[in-house]
Amino acid sequence: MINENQYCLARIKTHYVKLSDKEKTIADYILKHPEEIIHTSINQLAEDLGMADSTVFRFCKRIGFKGYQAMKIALASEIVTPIKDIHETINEGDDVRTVSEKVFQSNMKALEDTLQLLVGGSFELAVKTIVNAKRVEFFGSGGSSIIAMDAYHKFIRTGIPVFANSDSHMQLMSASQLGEQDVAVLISHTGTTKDTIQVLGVLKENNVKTIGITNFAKSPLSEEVDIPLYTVAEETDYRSEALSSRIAQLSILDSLFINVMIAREEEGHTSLHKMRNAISIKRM
Amino acid sequence: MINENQYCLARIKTHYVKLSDKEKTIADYILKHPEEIIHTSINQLAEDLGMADSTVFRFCKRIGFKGYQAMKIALASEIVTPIKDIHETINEGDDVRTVSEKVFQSNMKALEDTLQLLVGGSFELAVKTIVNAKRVEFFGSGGSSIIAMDAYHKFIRTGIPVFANSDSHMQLMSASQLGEQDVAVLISHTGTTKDTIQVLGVLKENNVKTIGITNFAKSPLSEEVDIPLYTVAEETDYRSEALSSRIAQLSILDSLFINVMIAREEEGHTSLHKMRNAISIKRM
DNA sequence: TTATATACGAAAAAAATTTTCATTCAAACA
DNA sequence: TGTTTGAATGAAAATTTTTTTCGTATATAA
Repeated sequence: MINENQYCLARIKTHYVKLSDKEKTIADYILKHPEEIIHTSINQLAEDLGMADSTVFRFCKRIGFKGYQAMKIALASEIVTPIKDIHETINEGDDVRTVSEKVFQSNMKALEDTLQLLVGGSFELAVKTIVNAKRVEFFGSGGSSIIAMDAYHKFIRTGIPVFANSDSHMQLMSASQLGEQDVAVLISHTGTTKDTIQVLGVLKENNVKTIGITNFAKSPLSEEVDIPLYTVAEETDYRSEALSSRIAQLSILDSLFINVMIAREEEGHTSLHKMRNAISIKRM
Repeated sequence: MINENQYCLARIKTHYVKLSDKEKTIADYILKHPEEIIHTSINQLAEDLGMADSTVFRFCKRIGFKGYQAMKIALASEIVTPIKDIHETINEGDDVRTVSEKVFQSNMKALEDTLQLLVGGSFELAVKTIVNAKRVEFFGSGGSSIIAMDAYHKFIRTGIPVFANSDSHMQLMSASQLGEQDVAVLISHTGTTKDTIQVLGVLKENNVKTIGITNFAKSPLSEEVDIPLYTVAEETDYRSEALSSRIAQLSILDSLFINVMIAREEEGHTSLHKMRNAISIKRM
């Protein structure tokens, strides 16, 4: 009726507050077992939940579908295991093409999962914190120093004073110069890199606001940082999670960058025109 | 009956030869307009095709579904436009969450598209070339030098002598030292970066084998390099293609790396055990 | 307290799906 | 050639599922 399109789960969440008790029961069930609904009739579902078919039907209408069928179809479109077979390990007989597909899919999966976690987390706070920073500095060691340098290249265009250095001694020195109004972004896949943890220590002494990007929630970095952000990358045989994790880190930083740009425009720091120009530059 | 799972379209194709005329008509129709079926009843479909419901029903059974419903659901799961609305531009009213989603989706799309192009192209040759190289060097300038450094970090673990330097003078010097048996990988998003083109000139003089990674087929870099590889990233308002392009570059290099590792194992350079260890290392 | 609205289920109605059965047609066979 | 067999198909019946209608209960506001 109102609308035919996708996004069943999102729609349920949106309408959740407006639902009656019984309807909330239905909503909970669907959110919990969306895959099952797909192969269940309205009778069955109503019976399982101990209510009348019509109650379920009204629920479908309420969240904006033409009926139960329409909801089922939308759900089916939505559920489909996001990117399939991705997690498959690379096997010995695989040809170049197959290996490439698996590598790419693994990277895509990392992005998908990371995004999922990002939107629920403290990402928004991270954006605000950076927008209000007097100065932002990126820290990373080893492979992560490359990500830090990349972030520097991006953020230099926000107009916020930014800095990054791949030398660990310089990093320590630089960290000791930061203050309360500054923000440090620390990148470490494992969250245990000694050099970076050491930098974190200096930063905390100086009350610098800290944002961490890591793959592991239970790590020194993510536990001690003010705002932890997480990548989600899984390891498989013949494929280090570290590879995908870099893609996810990069994307988090992309996202931070664009959001900061937009936020700054809204605060009137820059005109829309200049902003677009800055973002859309071809060469980075 | 036989099976409940996905892959409706594939299944239709598989069974195609065994189908009767009427059934072929149905198959053709579904393959042509899968999205429509989703919102069509079996009656409707039968009528549209000028046949009986039961014929359509039997078709569903024949290709392995429990019935029409089941087929519809499978189709719905399958159709869902791979990653949707991705290309949507970022709008002024978008909140942090929406912007983040768009950024990530844009990156995922870049990977998807890049992979598509990769498998048809000269990627396999690139892998072979690197495997047989005496020495591999990565070149990039500006933002791309970061990608080159990243590649260096990865490939150092292949055991092949690799090198990368972000200073353009050093790059020129280094390029002049390479010879016929060496391979140079040049990275430039636009394919027009002056420094990198200059390096390419030196390399060609020395008959060094060259692999280029760029977003544009009509660019000095991709036209003059021995083996061009392409990223696919589209620009939108408020979102430079350069951002996504880096993710794609990184993934191409990931893929090259893993493939090279595997190829070398097959050539007996390293044991499977050592190889896995090398790839699976947590910290990069 | 009464009126009104909302939530819900029961049952009826409608629609869609699935099954059954009869017919046609063509190939196989006597 | 006539008959049999079996696959393909459609018509109609049976069944299941979905949707609508309507009545009751409960809560809320006047």
